[in-house]
Amino acid sequence: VMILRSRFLDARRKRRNFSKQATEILNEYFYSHLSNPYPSEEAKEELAKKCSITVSQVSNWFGNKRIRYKKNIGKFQEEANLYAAKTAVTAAH
Amino acid sequence: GSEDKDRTDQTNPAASWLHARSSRKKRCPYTKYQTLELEKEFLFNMYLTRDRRHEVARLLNLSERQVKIWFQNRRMKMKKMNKEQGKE
DNA sequence: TAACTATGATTTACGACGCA
DNA sequence: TTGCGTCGTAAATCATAGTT
Repeated sequence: VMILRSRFLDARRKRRNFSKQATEILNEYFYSHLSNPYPSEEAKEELAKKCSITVSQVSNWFGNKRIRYKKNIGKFQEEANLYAAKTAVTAAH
Repeated sequence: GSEDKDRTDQTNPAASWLHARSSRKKRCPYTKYQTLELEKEFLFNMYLTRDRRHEVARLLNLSERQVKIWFQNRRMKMKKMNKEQGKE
């Protein structure tokens, strides 16, 4: 029983990278809320829908993003500028 | 004293989102044996009695606090799994 | 194709807050 | 007041996908 259980559990560790589009949407949210990148439950649900992923996956993504960003801000500088510019253009129209 | 920290935030737009997690016990992965025994116990009952918790902690060389928290986390995991299963 | 890196998921450990 | 419950998260680690 335990073996079957653990086998079932391990199977979920198979993963696929998110689509380019989904990553784009998540990053847009992250960088436009950089002062407080903690989406509410409602915001998570909306992001999940837009990205065609689950709410849990959205939570995982933000958890990973926050810690990895904080760990090495320099590495994400270029990406940050890119999305900052993008949202600036969007906001202007 | 705190000016050095503030300077970092200056360079990078407000990345001061809390949790400076100081003085927290570093995460220590449990052994295969510990995890397996905890899973067996969980299968028997999802909630521990005081005595059982003490016994399990002794047997696995974990603190009672660690065992308590393991069960709390395990219940959350189960809840999450049930939610996902129910949707498919 | 064997390293190496990026990335999504899971595992420990708490803080915040609820309830008995 | 103590003490264990859930919820959301940090941080480390795991395991595989993607890259060089």
